[in-house]
Amino acid sequence: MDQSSELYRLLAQNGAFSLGGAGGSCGFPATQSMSSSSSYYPLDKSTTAAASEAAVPSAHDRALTALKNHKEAEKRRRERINSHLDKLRTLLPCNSKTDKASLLAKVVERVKELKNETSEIAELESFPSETDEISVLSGEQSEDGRLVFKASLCCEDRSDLIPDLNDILNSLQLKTLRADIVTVGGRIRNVLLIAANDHHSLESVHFLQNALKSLLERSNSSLTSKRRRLVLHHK
Amino acid sequence: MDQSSELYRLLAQNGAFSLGGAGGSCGFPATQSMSSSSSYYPLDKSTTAAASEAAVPSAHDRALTALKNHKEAEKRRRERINSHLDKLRTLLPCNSKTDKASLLAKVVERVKELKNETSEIAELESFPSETDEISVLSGEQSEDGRLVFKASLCCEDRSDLIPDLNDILNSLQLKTLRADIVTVGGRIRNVLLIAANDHHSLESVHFLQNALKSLLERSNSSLTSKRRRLVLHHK
DNA sequence: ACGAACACGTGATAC
DNA sequence: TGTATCACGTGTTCG
Repeated sequence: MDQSSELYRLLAQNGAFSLGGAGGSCGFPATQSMSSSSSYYPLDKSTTAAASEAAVPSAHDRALTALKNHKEAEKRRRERINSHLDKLRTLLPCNSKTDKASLLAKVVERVKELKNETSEIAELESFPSETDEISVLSGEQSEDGRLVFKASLCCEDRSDLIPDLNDILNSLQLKTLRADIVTVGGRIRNVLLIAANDHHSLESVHFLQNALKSLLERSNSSLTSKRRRLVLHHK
Repeated sequence: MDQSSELYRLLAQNGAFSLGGAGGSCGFPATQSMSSSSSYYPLDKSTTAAASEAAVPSAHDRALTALKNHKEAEKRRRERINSHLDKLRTLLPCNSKTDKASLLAKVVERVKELKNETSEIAELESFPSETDEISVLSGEQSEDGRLVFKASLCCEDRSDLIPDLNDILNSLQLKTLRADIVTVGGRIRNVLLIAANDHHSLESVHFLQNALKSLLERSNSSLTSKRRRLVLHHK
């Protein structure tokens, strides 16, 4: 407690470190400091710099170096943190003069986006399965007030599948926020991010599920009509 | 400069703020403070608290409130930054005891990932164009020492396209880090993230481009052989 | 002058 | 013990 401040004054006297101003003019009046320090350390030997050739380090010297190490370590820590912040500044759409706080706010937003998209990325990285699959996950997150959920359909590909799917969604007044469509080797998987409006209940989810099921059964009866251009709401 | 320290001692005397310890025991000996302060402020009126009913604020009081505001503002700033850091702690795979520096290091990694994936996401959100297209972007970023670049192929879909593409990449000893495949209405677009090994020059990029071109021409001659299962290196 | 943002040195604390 | 981190108050600079 008192020891550090005592050392602080000692350091100022030695001029070993820059602390804004030098010595007594920096705001810490060193008056009476020596007398009080002698009361703190009765076994005082070398208050006047030289301790006779690196002999037993006095309590003053040990604490002095400790304080010095502490100071430098703290500086290193600050530099480490700030270097990371600088890296983030280069990675994000912002100049090098943005605040730490605002920068971190933007970082939070970015990472949130990432959290949403990585799950979708993971789905995209796997190819459509060989087995027919339907899944309608009633959305846990109700963003912006309205219900948002995710529907997935994996089946044999056909050119009219997407238009039919679109018709279903339109008839249910469901809006497609995102559509990730992956087809390979004749198989197709659609992962749809769907938004319901206000007068939609959970019943609509079951409606959609049944509609998808019938769509999947219809998909096995091969009626290859002429290709139509896809029209999907895009966000 | 000197004024603040002077105020510091004044505050300590008033006991208005907690500063570790109270008064003279906190490391700043208040000896002789009043005498020196009077020399700093000759127009001193109200060193003893009450300044006669909110009258003209003395220089002491004004600087005192300034210091108080400063202190509180700095605290708010710290809290703002730390709250953002806490948010990041919840968003990232780490407990609430991870260092600021390590946390920020992880954040940097995450945001780097995001930077790579968002561009690909943007490509995925648009559907394959009606016109045939080839693009081989020689990678600007050489991460991990080896060259990484992006190839895109958009053409009419056919079941053997992907295996043929894979054969080309294998013959050129190119490794596919990522393959984003989108097909809709008979059109297909492949966006490939490709890694070259050490003994690859920029010549390989032109090789690949020519190979893709021939692949695209071959695609128009409709030879629908039996469907083969896709085998692509996945990261 | 005034607030906002920064780096710094320090005391406290955990391992 | 020494060696990390953290919060705090302060001095300083910039709009």
